Amino acid sequence: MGTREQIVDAANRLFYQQGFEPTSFAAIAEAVGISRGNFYYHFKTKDEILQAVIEARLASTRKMLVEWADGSADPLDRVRRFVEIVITNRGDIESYGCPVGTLTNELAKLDHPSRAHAVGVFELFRTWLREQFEDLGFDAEADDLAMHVLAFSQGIAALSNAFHDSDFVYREVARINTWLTERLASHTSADGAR
Amino acid sequence: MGTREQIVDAANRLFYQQGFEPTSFAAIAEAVGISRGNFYYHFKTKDEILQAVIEARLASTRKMLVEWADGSADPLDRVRRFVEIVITNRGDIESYGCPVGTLTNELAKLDHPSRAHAVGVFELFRTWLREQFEDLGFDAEADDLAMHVLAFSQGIAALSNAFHDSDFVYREVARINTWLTERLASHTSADGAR
DNA sequence: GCCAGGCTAGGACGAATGTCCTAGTGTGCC
DNA sequence: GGCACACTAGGACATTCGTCCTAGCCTGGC
Repeated sequence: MGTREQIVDAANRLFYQQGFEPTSFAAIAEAVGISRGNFYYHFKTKDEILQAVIEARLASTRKMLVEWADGSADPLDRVRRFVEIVITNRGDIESYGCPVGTLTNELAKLDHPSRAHAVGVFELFRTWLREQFEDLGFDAEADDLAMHVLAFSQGIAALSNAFHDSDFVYREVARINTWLTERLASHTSADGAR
Repeated sequence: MGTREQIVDAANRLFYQQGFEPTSFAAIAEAVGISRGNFYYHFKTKDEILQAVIEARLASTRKMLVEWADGSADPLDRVRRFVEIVITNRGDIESYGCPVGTLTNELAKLDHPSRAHAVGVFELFRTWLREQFEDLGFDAEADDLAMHVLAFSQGIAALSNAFHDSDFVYREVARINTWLTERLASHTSADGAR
């Protein structure tokens, strides 16, 4: 892995664990094991690193969503796969929260130009989830449902991070899965009644 | 209002709008209109201000919850009163997110000693909500429901902040209100069936 | 074998940070 | 009137920040 990739990788991790603002050039350089001078050769400003990190997150998210789509033919299973990330990543979420939500909020508070760029990760999830609901037969409602599932995950992340409670995460996942089943059942029955 | 109160007030606002770490002593002093030297007379360290701000938030939250409790005799109305804050404060939430969630997460990332103190505000809401559900006849489930409502508000705040979408907030509030009604109806009917 | 150029190291720069000190002002009590 | 003390102003301090410069290394092409 080249130096540039190592820098982006370390910055990605540190931005998540410590936040963007509190993470210094020196901290990233030290994490990679290079000098600050070398650092400057690859990235001229801190904002450049941020953009590269966001770009990397966009790319890895796109890749993940494609894999999820390939992993199951059932759109409902795909949505459930998304829901599960709060369980899969519960350790990190308890320690640092959701990588997407916490970064976008920090950039919002900093009034940072790259805020909109960071929101792009949310948009990927939103669009992907909407497509799943569309595949399940929803039209105008699909985006609303996508946003609800997204909001669910953000709520879990925030409280899991605050209370360090894994049981709560499992309970809420069970709740949303029940909701998904019911929601789909009422939709298909309404569809059949047409 | 004394100087100390003005400092806490300005710090409270700036910590919310800019975050704790990026807000400097100088910025707070300038907002109040005093010198940094004067500042030091009232607060020796930045952590002291943070503690005072958290203390102020705890106090104002307690006061608000008592007022809500006094404002309505119906526990369900009280819960709805809580749910409404995402509408009442939607402007600030769109710009800066939830004051409680964003601070606790920032302190978590900073591994700050006051993190647990800040979580206290969440605990106030959680306890208060649990009591409302207990008044509605729930026992062991009351805390779970309280956490769900809390998670709902956090999810809304995160996405409202990311997408700047007021309509989404209204839709989700309608959704949770429907859920509350149904949840209560199924509970009382089950209760009557005992 | 050597030379060009991608890459690296280490330090310098001004600005800003949290912290601290000291001199001074005002007001209330004797 | 004078003294004590709560309060204020302004600057000094070391450190760290993002940024930038320059000197050197190392490898590939001729």
